[in-house]
Amino acid sequence: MAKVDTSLIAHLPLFAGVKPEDLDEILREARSARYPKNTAIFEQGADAQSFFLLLHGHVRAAKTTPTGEQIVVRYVAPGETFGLAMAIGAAQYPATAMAVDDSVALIWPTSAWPRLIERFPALAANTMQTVGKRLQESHTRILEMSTQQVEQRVAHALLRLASQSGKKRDHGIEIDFPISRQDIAQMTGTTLHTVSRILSGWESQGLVESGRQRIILRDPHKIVVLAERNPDSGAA
Amino acid sequence: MAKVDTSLIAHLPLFAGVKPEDLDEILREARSARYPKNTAIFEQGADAQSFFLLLHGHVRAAKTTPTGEQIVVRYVAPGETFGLAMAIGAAQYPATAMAVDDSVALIWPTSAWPRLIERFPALAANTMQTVGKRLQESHTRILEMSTQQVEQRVAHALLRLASQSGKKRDHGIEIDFPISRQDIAQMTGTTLHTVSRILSGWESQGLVESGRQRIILRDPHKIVVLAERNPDSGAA
DNA sequence: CAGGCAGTTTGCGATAGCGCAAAACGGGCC
DNA sequence: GGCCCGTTTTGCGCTATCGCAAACTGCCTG
Repeated sequence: MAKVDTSLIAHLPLFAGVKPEDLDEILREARSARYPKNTAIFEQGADAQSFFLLLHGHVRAAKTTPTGEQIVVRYVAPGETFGLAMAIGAAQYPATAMAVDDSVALIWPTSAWPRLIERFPALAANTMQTVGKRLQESHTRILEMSTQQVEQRVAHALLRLASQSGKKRDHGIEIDFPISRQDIAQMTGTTLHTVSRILSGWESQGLVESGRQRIILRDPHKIVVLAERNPDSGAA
Repeated sequence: MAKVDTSLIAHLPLFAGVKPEDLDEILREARSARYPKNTAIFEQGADAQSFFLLLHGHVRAAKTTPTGEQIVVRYVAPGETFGLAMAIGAAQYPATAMAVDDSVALIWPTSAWPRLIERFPALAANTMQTVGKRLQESHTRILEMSTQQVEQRVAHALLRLASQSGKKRDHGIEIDFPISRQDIAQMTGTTLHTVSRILSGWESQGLVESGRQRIILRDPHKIVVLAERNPDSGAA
């Protein structure tokens, strides 16, 4: 059994509606594993043998085209599940998962899923909610890519990262894991060059402070304004 | 009870694993309704009071930005469910559904869902698969929007429409419901002008034949080639 | 049968963002 | 402490695509 204090994870969305005393039984089926920074957890196209609950660290889920281009599907924060391929009826993982920081996850074998949801229907319901939320986020992302220009999309992406994985600093919010310009480009459908130019511009206006794989939002409010500004209602 | 022959819908994905004799009980909770062409079935933001199974016709699900721009989330074909907001834990519909052709749908009240899935767990499992598939499709769409240029995206969109709702014609495949250039633009993240130019070009090459809200793929194979061609490996 | 209208086509700039290339930078490793 | 490599910055031309405007067309309506 995984050596994890049940009290620390009982409140997670995945376990909503599960009796605390049942949690043990669920965790008994899991093991935990450590993934050092920059190691792959699973590869796109590989058989989905496990599903995961991230305990510590951060995981990047990315999808690759036949020609090698990548997009970042999402960043997984602690407390979130990932690798749910089997729950949605996929035999293979549709994306690659990589630890972007030293990470720890609970791992259940795919084969345990049918038994678990039969015994604890709340798990199925919670997972449905999670998948549904991700679907809506995807649609929002498509909407943004269709209607906004790059600067706005980058602003939205940073704000989301900040609210999901932001760490309060003296002045502003720092994104709590290493993230490159390239990564942000792959989240917003642009190129690292364009992201670099945008961040440079923001930096000179004091909106952000950034460096090697590191971004601090110095003035989140102004970034919100940027994110929402209608392109042609720009400053005089 | 809805006057629908159970034998006609028993094979639908939604009912996979449901005993034919149970189908009656499920249908007893539903009513059916007719939606004339161009009528709204529900509006984005409205309380999700029902969920739907399309029997005949075609339905367009679209999302609108605060500034009024729209994207087409998907076209619903007969046999597919839509308006599943409640299944994924959303109290309001995240998009607007409109009949693009005279349509008929089965309608269940949202309130029936918990009882139905308790009594027929296969419904929940099937819906999970459906939602999961849509999530993957969304990710594919994001990938395309990020990595392909407009012409390729339009090619992919038409091929998908053709395989989902294509009707065989003497020469080629006709998309079986009225769809405008604007609609295609909203599916691919471009403008109706650009779509019009692209289709004009294809028409002069004999790849498609099209008119007012009507598109026939005359040479699907060549369109597949266009869809997959790497932009810089273009013809000499 | 004549309008009228929604949908479509097309021309013509304007430009946001790309792509290439090269230089600067910063950190970690030996 | 110095070197090496991955990341970032920036210049510069290029072009795919947009945006506006105007003309056109086929349908449906009265």
